[in-house]
Order: sequence, then C-alpha cells, then structure tokens
Amino acid sequence: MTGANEVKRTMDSRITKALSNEDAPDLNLIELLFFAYRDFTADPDLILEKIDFGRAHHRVLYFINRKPGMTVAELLDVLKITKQSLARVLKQLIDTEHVVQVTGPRDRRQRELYPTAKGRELALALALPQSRRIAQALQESGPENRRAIESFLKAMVNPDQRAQIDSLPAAG
Amino acid sequence: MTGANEVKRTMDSRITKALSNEDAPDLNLIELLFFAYRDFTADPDLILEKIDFGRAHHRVLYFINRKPGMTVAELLDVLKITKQSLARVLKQLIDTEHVVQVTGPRDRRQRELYPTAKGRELALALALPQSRRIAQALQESGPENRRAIESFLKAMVNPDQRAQIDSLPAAG
DNA sequence: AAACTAAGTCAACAAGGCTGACATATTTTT
DNA sequence: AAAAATATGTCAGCCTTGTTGACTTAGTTT
Repeated sequence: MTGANEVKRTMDSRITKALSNEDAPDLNLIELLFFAYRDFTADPDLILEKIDFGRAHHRVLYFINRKPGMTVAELLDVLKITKQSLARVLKQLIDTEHVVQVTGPRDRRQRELYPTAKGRELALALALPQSRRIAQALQESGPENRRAIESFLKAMVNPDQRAQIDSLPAAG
Repeated sequence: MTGANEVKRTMDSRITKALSNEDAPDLNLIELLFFAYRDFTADPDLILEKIDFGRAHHRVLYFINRKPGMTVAELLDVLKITKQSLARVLKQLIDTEHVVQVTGPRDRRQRELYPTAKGRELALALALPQSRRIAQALQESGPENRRAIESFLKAMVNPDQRAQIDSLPAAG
C-alpha cells in the first residue's frame, strides 16, 4: 500500500479489451485443456496425499503398470525427467513395495521394473476416479465421439513421440 | 538345483500382465491426456525460459488477458492456488510492466488487474504456438469434430466450476 | 584391455506449491 | 460510532519435484 506498489493513474497504459479468438484462434480450447487437466489430476491427488505420495509417484507407478518390465531408460524417455528426479520417487515406490526391480535377462546392466500386487492395487485405485470422470464426460458429450476425441488428443502429441503411445498395450 | 531358482520363483511377487482397459476403462484416454498436455505446455515453456518466467507467470498473464479487470480474488479462484503463491509471480509481472493494478471503482479494497501492451504482446506470443498446435490437430483429426471435442473437455471439468469458463468472453 | 553404457548416488539449487501469522485499507454490520 | 468482516499484501519457513554436475559400479562391446 506504500510507495513502490502505488497505483499509477497519470499514465494509464492498461488494456481493457479481452484477448479473444480474433487475436489467436481456439483460445477456448486452450483454456478448456487447462481446466479439464486441472480437475482430471485433482481426483488422484486426494488419494495420494493420504499416503504421502505425489503426482510424480503416480506417473511412475502408472507407466510401470501399463508396461511391466519397462527399463529405467524407457521410463525416463516417457516421463521426460532426469534420472535423479526419477530416482527419488522410484526409491520410495520400491521401499514401500509398490514396485520391484529385476535384473534384465538379456542385458544385466538394465533393471526391469514391475508392479507388485500392492502397486497394482494402488494404480487401479488412482485410475478409477479418472476412468469414471472420462466415462461420464463421454456420456455427457456423446459416446459416438470417442474416436474423434482420441484422434484429436493423439494429434496434439509431438509426432516423434506418438510411438511411445503405440508401444503401450491396447492403446492403439 | 532347487536352490536359487526355486526360491526366486516362489518369492517372485512381480506382476507381469499389463494394466489394461479391462481393469479400468479408457486408460488410453488417461495417457493421451497426459501426453497431449505435456507437449501442449512445452511450446510456451521455450519462450518463457528466455525471459526467466515460468508456467505460473504464463497462467496468470493468460487469464488477466482473457478477462481484463479481474480482481485478485477471482484470479485465485480460477487458478486454485493460494494468494502467497500468486503474489510471487504477480509481483514480478507488475515489476516488469506486463500487468498493472487499478483500485476497484466500486470497492476500493479490490485491485483490478489489467495487461499492458507489453503484457498483451507476451500473452499473444505464448498463445500462438498453442493455437497452431490445436489448429493442426483439429485439421489432422477432422475439423468437423470441433464441437464434440469442446463438449468433451467441458464435461471433464467439475460442474460447479464450468461457470468460470462461461464467464470468459467468447468462450461459449 | 579399453571404451562405452545402464543405473545409482551425492550435493546443491530453483520453481512453485503450501501453511501460519500478521498488517492495512476499506466496507459492512451492529 | 464502533466493531466485525473482507480484500489484499507480506514475512517466514517448509515441501515436492524439477534441474545440473560430478562421480561410482557393474556389465557389455569393441
């Protein structure tokens, strides 16, 4: 309320016209993606905080469940984080027996990552509210649009990384 | 030979079957949302890091541009963060003259937030790659599906918060 | 034997969330 | 008029999750 932050009135340089679709197309889709993703991730967050895990644990656990036997390098490539970042949460997932490591059969330097029964259960519990939200949204907006929505979201992904999606089972 | 191998097999608690759509429906949409959002936000990140801003600045600047004159409380409600978190980035946006504050005309406790020309320019520069990505994805997946995609994403948002979306101009 | 590779680890740092406590105007209620 | 409530700002400290850089160990490739 003092000096530096005082509101200036003499040089009124403010813009009062809203940024609109005329300035940049599809602003409504930009913010819909923001809101949809915000609420989509809020569901599992509620479960995670009860067991002192965060979103990082969720992502790691999710992909290990989606592709059991994934190596550390593969996981890093999917998540696009550094191995030091991964190490922190992966260690916790292993310590809490949600995930186990197995020395790679072909290349013994590699570590294959697998969920345990406990890890599978948690992954499912985290996926369920998201599944429900998606099912309800599909219902509400017309189930016949499913292919279109999948196709759009896939087209939003960088072309060189769509292979990652196809490498997951039953995700065609 | 019953030793190591035998023990390893019986104690082997790992799950090797991939989590699939049979376990929870729409896993493919769960990961598509993850990948799409990841790449969608990566575009503006490249611009932001050049000027030492982050995603938090982007979100604040975006909504101030979308609804000039927004108060601090409104912004907090949209972003779902605390005022302390907002203060940090908002202060920087004000100091760098991307945003100005004006004392509320009706209620003088309020601070209306407006972009400056500089702030509008930056918001546009950040929106453009996202607009392009969306336009290209719509093209690729069939422009006739636009309404369906908008409808789906809106249905993904918590019902009590869809009013936020409608309160933005030209976002019907 | 040497070079490369996969993974793990230590240390330090930054962004951007959070809580709690308190200050200052201003408006609303009593 | 006084008291209470509200909108905003600010100080201080904490947590998660990302980053870089340097180095180790084990195993594979050349």
